[in-house]
Amino acid sequence: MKITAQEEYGLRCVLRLAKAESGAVTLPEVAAAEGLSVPYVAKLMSVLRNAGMVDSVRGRAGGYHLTRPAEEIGLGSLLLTLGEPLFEETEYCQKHAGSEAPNGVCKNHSTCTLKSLWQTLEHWLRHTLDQITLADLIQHEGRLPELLRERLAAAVLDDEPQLVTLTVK
Amino acid sequence: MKITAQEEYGLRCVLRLAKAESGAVTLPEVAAAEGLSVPYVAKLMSVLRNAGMVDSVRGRAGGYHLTRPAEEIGLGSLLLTLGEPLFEETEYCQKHAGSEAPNGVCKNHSTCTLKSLWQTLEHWLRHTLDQITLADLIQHEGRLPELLRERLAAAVLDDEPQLVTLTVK
DNA sequence: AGGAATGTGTACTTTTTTGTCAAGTTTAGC
DNA sequence: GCTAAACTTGACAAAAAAGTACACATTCCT
Repeated sequence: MKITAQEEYGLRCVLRLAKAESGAVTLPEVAAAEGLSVPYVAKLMSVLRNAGMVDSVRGRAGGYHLTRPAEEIGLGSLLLTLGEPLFEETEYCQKHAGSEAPNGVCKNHSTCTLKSLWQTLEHWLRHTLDQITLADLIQHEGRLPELLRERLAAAVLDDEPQLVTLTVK
Repeated sequence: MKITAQEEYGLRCVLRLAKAESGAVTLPEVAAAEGLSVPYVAKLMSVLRNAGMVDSVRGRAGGYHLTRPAEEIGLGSLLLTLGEPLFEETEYCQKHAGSEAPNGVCKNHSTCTLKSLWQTLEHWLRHTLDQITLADLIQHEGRLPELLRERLAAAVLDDEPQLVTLTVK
């Protein structure tokens, strides 16, 4: 449960695009700014491009730019496209059945308690991270911890309005 | 950013110990129950033992047991001992300095915005997960999602009492 | 046209993580 | 004491992730 290299560096590359208000940013520019190799940045951009997060322009005056404004890109979705979900939904019960569930029987079975845990955690984590946008990371550089706490707290309210009531003083 | 095999299986093994109210559980018992090989369970237990989460008794009537009651073992701490933190605090700025910080200069530098993000996220994630104990996982098997939401919401209150006020209806 | 600067895509090498193997140590029971 | 059942440890093999290499395609500029 750690941030993978692809998530970390991918996010950094996207932030470079977000900082360049308009106009395309080239692979060499991003690579130089982040201290990464050009081919590696190309690989990261390929992932982001296939996910529809960035667009590219080929040719001499080419480069990359975001497909949406930085204000609309939440960290939860972005990190999910760069990495993987907390656990693989498919095949989960087959793989972890254990001796008590030899036939792949799983529903409501005690062995699969953890599936509920991971599902809930996954949903909650992505939803909460989506409260923070790329624009936030750029604008509030100095006061990130404070901003984060506010947004995290707000996510609880947003997610379960009928269950809890939250008041920010 | 996904649950590692060691975290998943380690947690499952610990749950087996927690379910066996008193008395030791042997490696073969855990391995059979979870469908894992005995040597692999031994490796996982070794990690847990070195972290002080479980104790072992050698010899013919030996086995493993928890060092603390299941009610006192939070998921955040447990998963942290089984896996790794979200990011490595040490060497972080050296590795990710990029071209704008060639001399290792980092404090308050824009390139290190992400460090604040990961730190805050790490603290918040572990703290929140610690609201859920091993005993919770065993007792509330069927209604885990509801329990989780309550605990997650409560964590916000607990973490920042002066910032937010939370009311559970 | 042609060359230089750019992105695209596949295959490969290196590193890290997973999981196994095998030899050794401890202890209860006979 | 001896054996069987248990834990301990370090080295090893397999799989996945990270990062590189290289040949190729596209476009601008002259």
